[in-house]
Amino acid sequence: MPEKTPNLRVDAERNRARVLAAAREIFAEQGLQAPMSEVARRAGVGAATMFRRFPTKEDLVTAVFASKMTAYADAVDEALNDPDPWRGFCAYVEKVCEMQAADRGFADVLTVTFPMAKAFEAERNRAGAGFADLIARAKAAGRLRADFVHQDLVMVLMANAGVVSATTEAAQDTWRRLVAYLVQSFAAEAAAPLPDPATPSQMYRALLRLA
Amino acid sequence: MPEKTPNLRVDAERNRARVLAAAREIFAEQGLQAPMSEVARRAGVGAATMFRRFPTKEDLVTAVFASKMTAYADAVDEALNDPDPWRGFCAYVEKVCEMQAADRGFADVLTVTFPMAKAFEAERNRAGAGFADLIARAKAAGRLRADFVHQDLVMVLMANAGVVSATTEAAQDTWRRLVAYLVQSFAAEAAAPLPDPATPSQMYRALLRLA
DNA sequence: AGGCAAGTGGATGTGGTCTTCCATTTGATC
DNA sequence: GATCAAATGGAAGACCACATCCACTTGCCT
Repeated sequence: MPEKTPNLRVDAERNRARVLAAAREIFAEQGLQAPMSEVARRAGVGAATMFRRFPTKEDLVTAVFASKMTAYADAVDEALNDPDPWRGFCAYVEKVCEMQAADRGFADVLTVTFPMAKAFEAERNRAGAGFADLIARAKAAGRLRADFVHQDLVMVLMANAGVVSATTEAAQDTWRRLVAYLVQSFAAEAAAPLPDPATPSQMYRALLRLA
Repeated sequence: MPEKTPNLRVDAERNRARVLAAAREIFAEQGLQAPMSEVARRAGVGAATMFRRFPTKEDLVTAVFASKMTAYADAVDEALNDPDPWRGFCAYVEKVCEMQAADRGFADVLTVTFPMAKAFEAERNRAGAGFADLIARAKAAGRLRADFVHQDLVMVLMANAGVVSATTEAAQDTWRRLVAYLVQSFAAEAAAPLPDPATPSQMYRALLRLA
């Protein structure tokens, strides 16, 4: 599917694609703090070319991760299709954490970062709505503990981002163990009391915190 | 207890103390990425004064957190004194995470950062040895799951650092809920299989990763 | 009190980032 | 092919970080 880029000269379109591809690689490897100059270098274009297409770094980041945000929101639909709600729930949590582990930039997008929030708000809300559904079904099936809340997923993403970003050099699979521990504690059987969660709006504000 | 600072003019000693105090505050609030200039400003001294006492930022960080590293290692002794090994174990994990939550800079020191590793290695090892003991006792008491390993604490610290650093603006107590979930999944009762942990040396390398 | 090494703050240097400017080149249209 | 707006790359601007220099001040010792 060729992305919507109206009326662009073919060389410009080609360079735009190169920049996007280079940025995808570099953000995935290094996270969002990777320098723009390195993106331009790997794309084989000058800085001006890159900035003409993506006037700010934020624009580039938004363009790079738009499709991943869609995939992120789609993942919840896939989970909802699982006939076993609990298995769907677990698979979704693992899937999302795996996306973070596979792409440091995406982990940043989901947690650590920016007022790109607005650009991604729609997909985030779509994912949130689906996840609420998933929670309800898993609870109804008696497998998810009753005091689990929507905000707990955000918490998981933050925690996972911490592990992922600390284990880029070594111990890269540690996140799997973290998620396994957490998922086990989300099961209904082991439900000892918990501290109260933050309110959804508090959690939302935490996500908006600027870099 | 006046810190060991040999042969320093009284005004110099006073300024040194001011810099340390300012740095303690600022690192606690903002983490280690806080600019040195702000430390100097809050201390009410010029940049040269600060850099004369602490030639590099790393030196300042080391000086600021030396006592906290000691407290960190002492906490494990306290936990070992608890007659109930499981309660001691849980209290220790919570205590350490609370230290991270109370001081963003300390959270960075324990996870995200630097070759200050060397300066803090002794205390880290002391804490590590005590924690190994704590693990053994809690397992012997049948309360800690058998497949819990030493590296899991490092994992908890990384995860907690992620939550703490994402919730400085809002939802500041979210870490408590994370820790509660994790501790419940560390209990022997709920022990479903887990992915293998990283080796200790892999985890150590992950901790050394430079900024 | 006086001499002087130690201490001081602000200006400056160095290096890194994101972003813009501009002289030149290149693709699309007639 | 000729024309010209679009596109280009590299240099330069603006900013912010850590660290250093230097002319001036200040505590200390006799």
